[in-house]
Amino acid sequence: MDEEAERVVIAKPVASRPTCSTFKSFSDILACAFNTSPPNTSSETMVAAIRPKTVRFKLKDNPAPPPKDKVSGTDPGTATCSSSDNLSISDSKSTVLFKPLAKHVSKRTFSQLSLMGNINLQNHLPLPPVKAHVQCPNQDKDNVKSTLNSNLPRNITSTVENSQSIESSRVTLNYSKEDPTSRRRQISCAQPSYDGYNWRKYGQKQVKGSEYPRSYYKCTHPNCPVKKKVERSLDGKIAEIVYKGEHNHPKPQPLKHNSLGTQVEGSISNGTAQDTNSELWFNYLNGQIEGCGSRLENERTCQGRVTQPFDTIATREVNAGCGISDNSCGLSVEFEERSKGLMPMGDKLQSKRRGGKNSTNEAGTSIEGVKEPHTMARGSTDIEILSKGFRWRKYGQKVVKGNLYPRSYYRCTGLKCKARKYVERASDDPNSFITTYEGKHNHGISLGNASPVASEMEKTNR
DNA sequence: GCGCTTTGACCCGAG
DNA sequence: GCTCGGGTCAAAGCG
Repeated sequence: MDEEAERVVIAKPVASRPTCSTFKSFSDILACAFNTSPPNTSSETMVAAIRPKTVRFKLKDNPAPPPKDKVSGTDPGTATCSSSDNLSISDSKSTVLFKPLAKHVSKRTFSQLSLMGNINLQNHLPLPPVKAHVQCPNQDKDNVKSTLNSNLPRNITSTVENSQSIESSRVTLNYSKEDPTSRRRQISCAQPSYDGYNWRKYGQKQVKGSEYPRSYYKCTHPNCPVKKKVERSLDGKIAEIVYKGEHNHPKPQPLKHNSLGTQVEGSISNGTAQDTNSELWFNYLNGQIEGCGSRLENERTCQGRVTQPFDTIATREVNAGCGISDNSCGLSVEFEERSKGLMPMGDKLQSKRRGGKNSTNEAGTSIEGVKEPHTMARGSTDIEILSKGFRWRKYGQKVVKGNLYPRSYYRCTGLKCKARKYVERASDDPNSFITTYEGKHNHGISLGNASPVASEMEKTNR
């Protein structure tokens, strides 16, 4: 009884949240999050409060904390644990809290954020103006947007949106403060995502392994079977997108939404499009390299997880908190890699090792990278990196048409592991990378076995 | 009233 | 056969 009562009470505040008073802690937390300082305590409290499922509806209204409630409700243990774990990780905690909040950020939010003086999104922003949608629909995206946008000039904003996930976490935070109201509606319009397609969210669920909710989207095109799952990292910063199926239609004209001022896909990463290409490529590679192009296809799930870059921040957080290793943390590791330029380093190293062979690799590293379109060096396995607890070996690099930067292909070194991924620069910012995953690991994390290089990298990162 | 998100509940497959 | 967990459904709510 007492507990419930308490819960209720707590929840109420949340509901009223708009006032901000409640959020103070949040805001602080958020601020901390941004700053990398973790508001553990407060966050924890928040979490606890949030847990009660009952509150759920309120949550809607109040973007605040609760989204996770459900989750927690479902898996109190898990949720709690995770949250708690996260808590340990300062940033992550904050993240957790925010997740719930995270929903859609409106322009307002952006503006507010900007006022808040958010972070250095700009750093990330460097992305070329891609498709920007004034509003981005996906929650994740929204989150991202908000954050990003805050500081950014309009263009940037658009960019951000595109990149969407990229800095989601921060955004999320903002969210809380922001606007409960705005959050939702932004979505109202179908949302073209950075990938150029329109998606409709049809579900969200907390996956036990991760602390952030996973959102399910379907392509809004009539008969298009394509679906995608969007996950946010601990921080909520990074979003991972897993695509299933292939679009049986051309991209919707970006124009629709673009009219808003977005431009469409640009060079960079169009999520889907790119993914599509990448998928094809992957298949190709798989076939070439392993002779089984079918693998991925078998699952039909082309699973491309797109981790969005902007690691700087991510890195910070990561560093702050996680030491590693769980899957969740794993992300952080990866980020670290990227942020620190490890990936690129890898490329460089690789190139060095390979000598002239992969000169292209450097491209990956260097901005100019696009030297040899559609060229990819394969076979060299010299470079191994440790990411997300898995060891990856670079097996090729290529410049995909439409992309400014070369894409480096990696495959998990695990025996018969089908997991693949490719990394490419997301923008001029050397620290910005987009990692797309395909296939699943058929084994657990293989920490510790990373090649010396990888190990070094990690150390360095840390 | 429309379109979309949210979210609890349900379904189904894997272990 | 049971349990767990992921994915999907569909009612409810919101602008």
